[in-house]
Amino acid sequence: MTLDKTYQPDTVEGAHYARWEEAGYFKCGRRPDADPYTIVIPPPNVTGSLHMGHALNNTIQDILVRHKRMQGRDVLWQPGMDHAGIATQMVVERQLAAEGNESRREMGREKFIERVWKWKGESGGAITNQLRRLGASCDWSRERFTMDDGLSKAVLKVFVDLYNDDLIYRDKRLVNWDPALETAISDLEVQQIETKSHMWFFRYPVEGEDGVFLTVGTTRPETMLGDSGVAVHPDDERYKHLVGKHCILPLVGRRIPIVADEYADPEQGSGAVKMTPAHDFNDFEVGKRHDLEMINILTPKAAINDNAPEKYRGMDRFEARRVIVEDLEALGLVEKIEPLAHAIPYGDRGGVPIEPYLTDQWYVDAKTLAKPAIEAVEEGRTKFVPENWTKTYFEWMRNIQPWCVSRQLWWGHQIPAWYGPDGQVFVALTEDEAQAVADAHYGASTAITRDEDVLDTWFSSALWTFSTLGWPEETPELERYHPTDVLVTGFDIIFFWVARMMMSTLHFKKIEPFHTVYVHALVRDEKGQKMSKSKGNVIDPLALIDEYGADSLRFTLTALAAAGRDIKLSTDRVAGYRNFMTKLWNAARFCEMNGCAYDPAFDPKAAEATLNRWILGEFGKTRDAVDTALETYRFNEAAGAIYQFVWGTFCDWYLEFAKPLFASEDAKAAAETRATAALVLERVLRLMHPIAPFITAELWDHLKGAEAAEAEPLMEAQWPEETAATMVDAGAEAEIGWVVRLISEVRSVKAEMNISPGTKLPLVTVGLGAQAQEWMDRHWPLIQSIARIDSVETADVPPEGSVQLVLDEATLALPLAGVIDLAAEQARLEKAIAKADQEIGKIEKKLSNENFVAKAPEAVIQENRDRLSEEQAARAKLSEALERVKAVG
RNA sequence: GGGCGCGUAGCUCAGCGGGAGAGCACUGUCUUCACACGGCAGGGGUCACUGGUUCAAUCCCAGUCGCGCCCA
Repeated sequence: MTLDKTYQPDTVEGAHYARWEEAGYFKCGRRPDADPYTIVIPPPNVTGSLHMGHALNNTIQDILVRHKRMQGRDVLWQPGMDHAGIATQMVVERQLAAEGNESRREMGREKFIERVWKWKGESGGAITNQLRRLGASCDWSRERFTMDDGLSKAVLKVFVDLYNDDLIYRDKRLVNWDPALETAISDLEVQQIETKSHMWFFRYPVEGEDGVFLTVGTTRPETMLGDSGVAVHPDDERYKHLVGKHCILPLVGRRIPIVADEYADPEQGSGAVKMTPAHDFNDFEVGKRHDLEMINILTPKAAINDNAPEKYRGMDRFEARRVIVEDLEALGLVEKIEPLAHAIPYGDRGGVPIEPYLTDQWYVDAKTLAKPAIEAVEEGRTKFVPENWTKTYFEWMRNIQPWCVSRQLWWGHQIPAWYGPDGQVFVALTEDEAQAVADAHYGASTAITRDEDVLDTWFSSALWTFSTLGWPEETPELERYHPTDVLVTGFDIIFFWVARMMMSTLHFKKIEPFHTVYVHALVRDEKGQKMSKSKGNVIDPLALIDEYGADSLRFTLTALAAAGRDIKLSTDRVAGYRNFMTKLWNAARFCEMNGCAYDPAFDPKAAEATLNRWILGEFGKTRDAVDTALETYRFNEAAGAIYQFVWGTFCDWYLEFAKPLFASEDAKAAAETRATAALVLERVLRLMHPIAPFITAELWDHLKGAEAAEAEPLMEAQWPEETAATMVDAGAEAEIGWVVRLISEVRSVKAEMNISPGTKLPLVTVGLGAQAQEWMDRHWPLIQSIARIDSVETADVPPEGSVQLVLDEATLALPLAGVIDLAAEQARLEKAIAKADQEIGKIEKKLSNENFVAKAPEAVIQENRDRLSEEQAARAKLSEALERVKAVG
């Protein structure tokens, strides 16, 4: 069956993937004697769908695991998803609302959780099929979900153990409270959004000093209802005399102390700051120092609560803001209102401003856990690639805050803590255990109630490298595949995830979860902007796969994945690499049409023809380059080396050279060339398979034939063994290099002289060396057909009126008396001479520098001397050629 | 304010101590029997600026200017 003219990815990708998966090629454990190689997928969110970040992230992982499989390793690429507490709960709640169903609270916890599971079964996890479209060779038979029984067991055990080690505790602190979702969220889930607002300046009357006011500035007027003090700087002469006195809080009437604290900045505003310890992180600290009252004035929905004067109760925070400003204005207590642009904290899920809110929450003592995690990186047991991300990691780890792990949600791992009637906490794996402990504690059977809250999703994904392998059970998989090798991720979750995996794994497994963290770039749009739904600049990877094929997308992302730089993706690039796929396809088609059958018995080392020895050497060099690039995570270099070899070397030169050979009467050479072409193509398919698995598999099947392809599918094939060391033949390199240069020169001259490329010309050589003469003779069939030369002869002097070009020691002439434009030829030669002069000048200057000759390495000096004499020789010949042209003209 | 990074061909970017590179775009040319998603040839760059180190700097160091991102 002959290949079509173009490759149609959509007709073959699905079938290949299905076959791989059915055959079980993705499964770990198939090579029990081999070294394991493990990567865990950064678990996508169960509500998520594939975006460009995923496409890049998973392409890189797939390249690594496919490469390692071909190298013979026992590979586990562990897939799975996380349960995304907030996001999932939001999706299902929205669905309930849309269906006109009873709300979460109306239906109750148990029914709601059931409903979430139902949703997960029906529409959760769409992303796993999208990863299949991309070609991701995960071991799907081992897919895990953070809410699975096993993983949930791990979460409970971790919580209980950390509690027993005093590394988890309950505390009343300010948290970032999301009033839309009514839950605490992590610092990392808060986004600062630059917003136009105002700074309001209020005058607080000082008690017992008629007509004396302290002016305070605030961006959140409504918080004044919770003020319990005013702070001034201890050295601020304006206010020194007021310290120790009190203000009377307007609208509320509360008597609040004026305290001296360095937090108050005399340069800022009036220099006096109102203190709302229950609703501001800085005020909270100041409040603790001065024993100020913590007055919570907000409900969980951020309406004003009953701790405020009756008038404001029940008002939404923004409504209250408006009314309070009005009321203060009416009292003449608003000094001024200034416009102000500042950053307001928003919850990244709820989409409304968060409020610092005083609540009881569970905290992990991250500072203690961070210590070994910092050391692991300091001591090089875990490395970041590119290396500069270590700084970011250290920066965060060394300033780590207590990690608030409780969330006021229902979907997630419910905290295994129970409370007795007096609030005493009992933490245990099961309710029975907790009950037993409680009964013992109280000396009588006592009712206990479980903590309502669930754990932060990241608490469970922090255990991902070992919980997915069966921990806390001591499974054979855990024994074999942990620790993992590499973690591939974007820098945006170094804090969220990497750091927490390091902490959890080091604490529970006493070993680092991975030896390398490869941090890849962010994929941006072609203008360099972050892709986001609201900007409408999202490029959907699935749409690109539909249009160009998965391999084109993968190759594009790989080629652009230079370390430490963001990727600006445009569809032009994808189209360009689609063209590359077509090029490869047509090279294979050409081989097929010329009877290049793959012969397993053919030994490339035994190839005799120079051309074949040359291409095999070039392949060996490419293989080494790709290997090195992949080992060092320089994916763009791997893609570049393959692209250059396939297009620039194999197609542009080797196959062109093979054309005349296929038609040659030398049957032996023709047969060897056919075998070599097939072999190189076969090896290219292997080399390229990690990056472009589909097209390579399709071509492999064609090249090998059904039977052989079934016996050894490409996915199961070994990485090519031909290296530069075993395959490069320096003689062949020089020889073919000379032929390539000759042909390029002739073609270039023809184009410049406006001679149609098809015109056949005679060639006259002057001063051709013995070696070059031998090369000329040997490759005459190639030269005459590709350079379009119809005869070659030797002369002492180039014929009058010919176009002349210089190739090493020789001058080559294309006699065109009467046809060529002498002026154009003269200009061409003058330009070449000028270029040579420029080079000669540069090198001479270098060599005439005493210090250079004295201090530079001998090799560098010699190289310059060689180049100088080459340039000088070429210049001399060009100069002679110019004289001859001038003589005719 | 702290940290990270970037200014190289029209665009997107590699290279990072010894001869300025790629892809795309552009120009010319070719419907040559694998491929026009192609072939061949070509034009295009004081490697941001200023100093310094060095025999030698696009590359190392310092500073200046411009632009990103992350954390306060």
